[in-house]
Amino acid sequence: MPKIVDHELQKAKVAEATWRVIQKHGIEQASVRNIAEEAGISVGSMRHYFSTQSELLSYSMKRVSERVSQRIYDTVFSGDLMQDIPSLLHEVLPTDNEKRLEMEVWFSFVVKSLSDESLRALRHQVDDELRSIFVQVFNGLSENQLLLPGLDFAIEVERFYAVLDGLAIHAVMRPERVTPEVMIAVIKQHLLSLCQPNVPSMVKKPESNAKKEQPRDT
Amino acid sequence: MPKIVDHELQKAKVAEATWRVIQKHGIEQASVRNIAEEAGISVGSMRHYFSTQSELLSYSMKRVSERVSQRIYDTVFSGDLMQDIPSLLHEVLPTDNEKRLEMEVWFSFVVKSLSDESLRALRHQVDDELRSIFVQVFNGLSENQLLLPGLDFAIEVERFYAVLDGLAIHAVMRPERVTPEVMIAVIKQHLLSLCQPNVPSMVKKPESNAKKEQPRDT
DNA sequence: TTGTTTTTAGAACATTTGTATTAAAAAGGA
DNA sequence: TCCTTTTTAATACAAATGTTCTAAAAACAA
Repeated sequence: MPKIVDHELQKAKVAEATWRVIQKHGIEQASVRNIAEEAGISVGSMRHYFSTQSELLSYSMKRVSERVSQRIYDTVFSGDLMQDIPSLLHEVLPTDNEKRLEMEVWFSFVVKSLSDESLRALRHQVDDELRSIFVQVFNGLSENQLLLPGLDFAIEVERFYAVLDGLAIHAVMRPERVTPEVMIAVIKQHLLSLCQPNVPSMVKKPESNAKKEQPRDT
Repeated sequence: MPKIVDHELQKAKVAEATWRVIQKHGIEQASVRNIAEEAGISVGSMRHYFSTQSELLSYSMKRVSERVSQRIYDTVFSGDLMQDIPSLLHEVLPTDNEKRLEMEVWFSFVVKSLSDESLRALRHQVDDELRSIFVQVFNGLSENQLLLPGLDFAIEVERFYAVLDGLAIHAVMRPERVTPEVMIAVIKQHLLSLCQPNVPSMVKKPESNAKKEQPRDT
């Protein structure tokens, strides 16, 4: 009998409109009216999907985190850690416009979560998930006996994680300087610096011209 | 003839009230009324020092950056780079409550600057200054022949700078995990990893009990 | 004390905010 | 076609916003 509308689809549409408003005008301008206008619907209509503004913002933040999680999940692995770790982190870092938009919006939510209790839990959860990646990274490196001896795992996890988020912030703030190439180079250099020399899958000093790895022709 | 009031002192008082409002309730709540109330003056009075809200926020942001600059300037150096570099970064990182308050406020301004043109220049300036510290760090390490050979300066500057800001973010977000001790340990480990082994002023594996360096009595 | 100027306080303004309410429009089953 | 329910749109309202304006208060010089 009733008009059938895909609720989840509408909510997603509104969430993405929220992202655009935040990116263009800041989270201070993320009012229900501005978001409704950006989404192309009326405020009364939007209220059928989000009964309060707080709900709307929480959902929009959650959608950002889900997009990141999805990207991590979709990453395909080769089995070679020295290649897979940069690939994975490439998916988390703002290495293209879409991911940079997400990152800008994410930082807006993160800062807001410092004074907004309703956003704090999600921030902590994402933080924990991201950090656990590095725990797994070191477990993997350790199991494959790639790591330099004598490293303090707890400290190294924090250090690698700090490199990631520091790069992310700098890429958002200074995209012209911290390009995708710079980010990947930093990640690879950091990874290399943690490992024993002469790891087979990674050449320590590649010649600057040829880019192809393992140039063994048949 | 007139009532004499120290303008700069009043402006500073208002700026600090702005910080407190931002830290307690978020930058969205940094309205002229809320700030005036926090500063203990009326909005009409505040208007004698800041004719617009934009001016007020710009000034408050500038004051934060000046506090950080001052701390950098005040740092006393021993002449031993392996000791001075951590000391310097200790002054930039949120290693106590006062600095953490500043950092939270700074991040609020930084995120706002993404969509507020009037704050962008200052953000870029501070970013340049902070980054230049690491250029100097590598110049210093290089001149003293402490660096490992074959390092790519441009990449290493970005990497060390990323460690700093990543730590700062994580300390603000998770102070219970990223404590001052963790931050300093990460910084020292990063510095050590860049340097040749057996640097005289830093012991690679200090015994866990004795903390005093160079225990030469008399 | 008197006079002059700055500082202060508070009210006033139009605009924007989140939320509530109301009625019209839409869509599918009878 | 008509009926039922959801979805949509528009208005209404109190509260908060940035800014302006006016007059009182304060402080120093005469």
